[in-house]
Amino acid sequence: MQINITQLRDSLADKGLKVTPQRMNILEAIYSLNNHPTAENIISYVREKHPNVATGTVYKVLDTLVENELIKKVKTDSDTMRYDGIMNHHHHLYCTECELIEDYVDEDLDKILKNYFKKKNFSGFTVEEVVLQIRGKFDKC
Amino acid sequence: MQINITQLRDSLADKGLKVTPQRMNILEAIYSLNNHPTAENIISYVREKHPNVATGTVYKVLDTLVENELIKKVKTDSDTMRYDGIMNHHHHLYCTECELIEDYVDEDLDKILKNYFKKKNFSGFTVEEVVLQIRGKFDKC
DNA sequence: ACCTAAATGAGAATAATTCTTAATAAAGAA
DNA sequence: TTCTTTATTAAGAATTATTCTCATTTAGGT
Repeated sequence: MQINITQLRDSLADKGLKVTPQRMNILEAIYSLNNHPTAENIISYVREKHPNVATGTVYKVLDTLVENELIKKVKTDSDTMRYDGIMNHHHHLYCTECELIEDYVDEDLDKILKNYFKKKNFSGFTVEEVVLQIRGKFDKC
Repeated sequence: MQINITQLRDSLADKGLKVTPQRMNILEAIYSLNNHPTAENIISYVREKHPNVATGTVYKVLDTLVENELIKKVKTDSDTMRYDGIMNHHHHLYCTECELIEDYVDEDLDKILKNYFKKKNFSGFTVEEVVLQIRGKFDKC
């Protein structure tokens, strides 16, 4: 990731959030850990350098970051929540064999979907966002 | 739901599963409770008539039913798993205001997506199923 | 009716997350 | 810079959803 300290700091400040070391570390962890880390993954990473960060703090900070649209939550079939630092609209590839979740960006597809739903015009429901869960198998699995 | 006892019994037997009252009750609960009940919802429903069904049994039966493709798990953004008795391929409308998840069946859309992904031909990944999470707002909310 | 493997009940155990409270620290004001 | 206010954090207890263990029961074939 080519995110630097100043950018992290600004992304917090721009949302009117206090810039604390914990928040900085957690943001950095999410950008450094590739592929949708769990809270657990993030806690381990942060504790390598800052062993006394409390579990509750990490969860609280993650919630705050999600609320302020600095990161996203990703739900999986298992029971643990995972987090995603990429805020551009994207879909997810779920492998049925392994735990890997890969991001999938496809603007053409998004255009097609947007058109489709515009034409469709649900009665009683306004579409805001469409995210695809693409299930399948990586060849290597 | 227009599912009768005999149909429930057969759906279990066809999969080679023993037909137990617990399994029958749980299946019936899922079909009767509209809109993607949680395990909790199912437990309450079943216990109205059969107060001594164990929590663990319900979870075990739900797993068995999912494994045998008699029901599906539905992922939500919150931390509780929900279940779905409709096995035809379908998508979900998620309301950002309320807890309701509505099924959405659209064969035209499925055709479009199928074609799109056939042409696209990911390298290194074989698509098996595409499910849309359609987020938005019901007008009534 | 009998046998055997599979299913269940009861409740303890675990895992992930949330809550509580006192102590600490960030950011603006003086 | 120092002070003040208020949000944030550490620590660990509490909660919630789910899984596990094991003794007992039961479905379904014989």
